[in-house]
Amino acid sequence: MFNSQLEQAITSSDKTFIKLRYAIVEGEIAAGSKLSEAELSTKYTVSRAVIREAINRLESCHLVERKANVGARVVSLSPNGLVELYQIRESLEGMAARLAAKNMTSNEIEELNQLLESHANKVEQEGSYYQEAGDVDFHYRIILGCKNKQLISLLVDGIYHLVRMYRVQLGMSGPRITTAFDEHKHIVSAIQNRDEELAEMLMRRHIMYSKNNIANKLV
Amino acid sequence: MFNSQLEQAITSSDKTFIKLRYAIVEGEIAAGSKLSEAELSTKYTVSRAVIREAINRLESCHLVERKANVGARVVSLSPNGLVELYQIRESLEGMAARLAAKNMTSNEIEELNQLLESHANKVEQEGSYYQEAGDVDFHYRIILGCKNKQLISLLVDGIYHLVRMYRVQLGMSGPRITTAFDEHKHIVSAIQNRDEELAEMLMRRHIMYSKNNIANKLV
DNA sequence: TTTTACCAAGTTGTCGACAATCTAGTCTTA
DNA sequence: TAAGACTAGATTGTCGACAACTTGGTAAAA
Repeated sequence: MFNSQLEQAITSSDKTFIKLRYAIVEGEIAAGSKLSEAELSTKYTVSRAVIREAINRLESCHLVERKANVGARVVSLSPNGLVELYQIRESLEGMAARLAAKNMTSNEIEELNQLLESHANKVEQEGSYYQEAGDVDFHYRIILGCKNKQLISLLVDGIYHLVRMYRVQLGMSGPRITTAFDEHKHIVSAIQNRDEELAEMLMRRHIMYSKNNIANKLV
Repeated sequence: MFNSQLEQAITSSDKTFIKLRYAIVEGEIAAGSKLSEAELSTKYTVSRAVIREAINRLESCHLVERKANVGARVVSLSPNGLVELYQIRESLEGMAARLAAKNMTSNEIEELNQLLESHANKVEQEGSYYQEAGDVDFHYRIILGCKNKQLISLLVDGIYHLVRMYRVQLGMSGPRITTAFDEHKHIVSAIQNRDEELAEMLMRRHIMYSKNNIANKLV
């Protein structure tokens, strides 16, 4: 029992999958480019079987598209694809907020409030911090708070990496900092009041706004 | 160009994946049971690589769960899992209905009306037909009508097989036939009026009702 | 008796080689 | 010249074998 602290074994495929996912999300591997199994196999010094397994998993995250006997390509980003993605996010995270209002413990809600406070301080001091880590962290906690395992997996393992890919590669970090912060506060307060209807509605609006904000920049 | 009509090659892995998925959804392979690679490999007379690829894809449909160095098991069905699944369905299909109200062509809406009519006739004649094929067909068309490719893939390739697995294995086909039919009619009429808000709301209610109907039978 | 260490059988993970398929370029033919 | 068939090269799909790991049971030690 040497790795009992890990609780789950990490295979070579796992590591390669994570490396590739990172490279794609961060744009090190360009959107739309081809993923050659042989090439990647030499680059990461693993067998083609490992690469294939990693690519399969990337495909199930919708980060690459595979055609039989032809190969895999990184998905190409498009304004339309971004809109599609945010429609899904609006729907699923809205539901997550609704369920969070029902299922989060008082403790978790308290921690969420503390998170907002600490972010408020950082915004005062540094001015710009919020958008990146703060926003992700906030949404992440609400997603976990919904207590629906399948929904959590759908968002965390799947959609969020795609969202992040769009954010990184289309360079999104504009203003909207304080606005988004206020929206976050209202969402938490709805959750605290156990108002499921309102929590869902506010979360959907919040995501819609940030979609519009992004879409405007693209055009 | 012999298979130009197929438009996409079908590999051995594809076929095995589809066979396995069918076997799992229909309960031929019991929920919760282990999937031995060696065993399946001899049963379907393909190599272990093919089986592994098929199992990977089943995992990304959430039909099986895999642990490194241990193996894959078919997901086990639980009342809680069903509720979770229907919460996701409610959220995503609600959005699909909203988008369908915006994006379906008049032609598609006309065909949808014809579908309902033909079902109405069958219900009159045979009484019970509706639940199975009819319901699936109806939801399927609205999903396709939303024109959001990522949403379509999420529902058709992923969630719907899980829904069907629950339906088949927990034996759902009770009454609710005529009730569901009326709900369908109202949804179509909202889509026809291009009332996005109402279409989404009605679809969500429709799925909530059928969830409650099922959940009651389970307890 | 209980705990721990160890071993053996079986399962999954990884590898390199071969087979099947696609693609681009060349050549033939109308 | 343009359309189609063919070939060569490269890429992906499939296979069987070996390595690494897990698991259940046995035996030794407290």
